[in-house]
Amino acid sequence: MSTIPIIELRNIRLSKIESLREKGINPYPSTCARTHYARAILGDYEGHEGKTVTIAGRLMSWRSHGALSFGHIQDQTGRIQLYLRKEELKPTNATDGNLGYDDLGLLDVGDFVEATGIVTRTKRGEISVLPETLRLLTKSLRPLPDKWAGLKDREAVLRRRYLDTTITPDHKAPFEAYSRMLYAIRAFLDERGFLEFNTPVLQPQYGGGTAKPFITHVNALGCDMYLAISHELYLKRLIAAGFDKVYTIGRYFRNEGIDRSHHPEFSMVETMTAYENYEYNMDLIEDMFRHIAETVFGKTVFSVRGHEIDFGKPWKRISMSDAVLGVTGIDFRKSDSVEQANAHLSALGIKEPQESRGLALAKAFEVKVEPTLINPTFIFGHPMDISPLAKPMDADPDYAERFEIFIAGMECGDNWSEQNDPVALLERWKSAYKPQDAHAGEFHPLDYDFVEVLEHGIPPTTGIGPGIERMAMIFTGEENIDNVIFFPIMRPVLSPTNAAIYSIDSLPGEERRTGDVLLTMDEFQSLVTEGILLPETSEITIRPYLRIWDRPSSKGHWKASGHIDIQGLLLNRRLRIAGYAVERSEKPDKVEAARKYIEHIERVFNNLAREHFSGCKLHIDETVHDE
RNA sequence: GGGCCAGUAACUCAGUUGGUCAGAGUAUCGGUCUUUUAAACCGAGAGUCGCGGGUUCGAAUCCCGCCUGGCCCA
Repeated sequence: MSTIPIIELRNIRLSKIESLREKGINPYPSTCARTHYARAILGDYEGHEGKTVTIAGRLMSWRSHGALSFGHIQDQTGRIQLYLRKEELKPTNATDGNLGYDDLGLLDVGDFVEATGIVTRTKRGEISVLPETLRLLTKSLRPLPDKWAGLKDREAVLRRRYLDTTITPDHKAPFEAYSRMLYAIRAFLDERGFLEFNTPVLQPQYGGGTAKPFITHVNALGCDMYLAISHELYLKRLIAAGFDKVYTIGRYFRNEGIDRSHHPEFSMVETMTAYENYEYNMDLIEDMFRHIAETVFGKTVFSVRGHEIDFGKPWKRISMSDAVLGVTGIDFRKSDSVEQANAHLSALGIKEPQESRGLALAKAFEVKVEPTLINPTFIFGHPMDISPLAKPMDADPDYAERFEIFIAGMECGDNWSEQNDPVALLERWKSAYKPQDAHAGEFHPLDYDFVEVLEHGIPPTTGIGPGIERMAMIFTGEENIDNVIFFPIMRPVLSPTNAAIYSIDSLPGEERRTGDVLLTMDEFQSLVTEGILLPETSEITIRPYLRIWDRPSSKGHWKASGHIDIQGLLLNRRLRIAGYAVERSEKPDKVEAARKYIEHIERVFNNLAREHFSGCKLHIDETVHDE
């Protein structure tokens, strides 16, 4: 008898599996003979009445009334009732895997089942299937959450979304929409002659944006690499390679903050089009939004953060300088110096002086204009200071052929005519790049390989990169990015229940995540003696590990080495004392070596405990584990 | 990074002037029942009150630290 209820529930279900196997029923068969989805039957009763159908799905409810039982089967399309009559259901039959009426107790809510029978209505009028045979497809071991209350605990929803979408299928909608959006984007770009490429996620340089990267290591090459913060430099290489219209639906990784609109791992559809400039892209992205709205959602008017927005109408196009002028009455183009620009900022109540006129304009825009951009708006003509990869405008080289999209006050994409002058790019790059800023996400290091690509030449090129999660949030009305990312990033946790069920005390790799503390015995003893390492719990557990090497060293010595793990001195961290080693001229006897090791450990720790761990229970694990 | 909030049975939740406060419903187990609709009825089992300290005669409740998550701000 366990003290944890779910273990008892689980054990009951495990015993049902045993009973099934004894009857010759496989609780996990591989085949299913479904002929109909629930929606097909529910949507056309007259067309199915009296006909034999086979349905399959998860058993969501169960009501038994002696020789009658009712349940609901849920498949991807809906829930349909099972109406079981003892006299109609064929008996248990191992050959076909059928479950008879007397064995229905072996089923539980949450199991996957298949039922074959005629479509009928019950006396109360509910469309039902009256099974002639019933097969178990998958036995579940754990109970579903209460289907009426649903999963309310936000953490539970995020960690086990599959339960939430099972008991509340409506919650699948944003994710289905996301999936259809991906298809719509591909169809839209395909229609316009774009080719989709997979560009590297593991990149030797991180470039194409400003963000803090994730660093990883490629064992086979013996070098560190970065997870992509952007894919654009690779798309440009494809342009150099002779493809004129390319795109990737890429995974992006930015090692920065997490909030309701930012996630470390996200997606963008990034395009590159040769022989066009940024004006082409304004049309492209406007059309893309409209296409998604119409084909995925069947409408153009959406409610976004409380604002009604019509993607059917042409989007407003205005330069950043004009937008700031319009809202504040100040024309930053007329400020001749940084000082003057900062004075303008100050007059607007912005007390953060900027390093250049361009940055001042951008700041004024961000603070004063951005929140006012409700209807879809293109803001173009960014200061070159903040647009290192963009091409300057012919008319005024201080401003870039670049535009951003704002919808309901949210930035929804950043786009420009690509700088393809290698000398200008190199210069700008060098002047903007400060090595100390690199890993702070201010600016990425020089990518000389890419400069070389430009020296070979790429045609005039322009790209767009709208974030797909942001798009999904706009279209679905979700205000939290976690509601369009099915598996949001979470700190891993081990529940006490799972620890008990699986007989584990930590998750794989946990010592890496929490940070092992590794000490030599000498370091350990002095830290304890000096009172720096103190017990943090009332019980300290010592677990010794010993390895006897099965081959002598090159010098002919047989070696035994060991370490000791200590729990209770550091909270949530494993303290490991390493460096125990003995050498012998003959192979040590395993039992003997372990005995001496334990004696050694007991001597040391009993002394330490007497002096420094008073009031604390010391537990030395006398089983010596293999290292 | 700062502030605020939350964590009680598998799920949803009650329960704080500190003292029958270990509770309910669902779910589970046993029983009755041939048309239920969150079936009903009878009976039973089930909890590390997030974790660890502290205060106290006594802590789910008060204090401190930590873990996990959420919201707001930067």
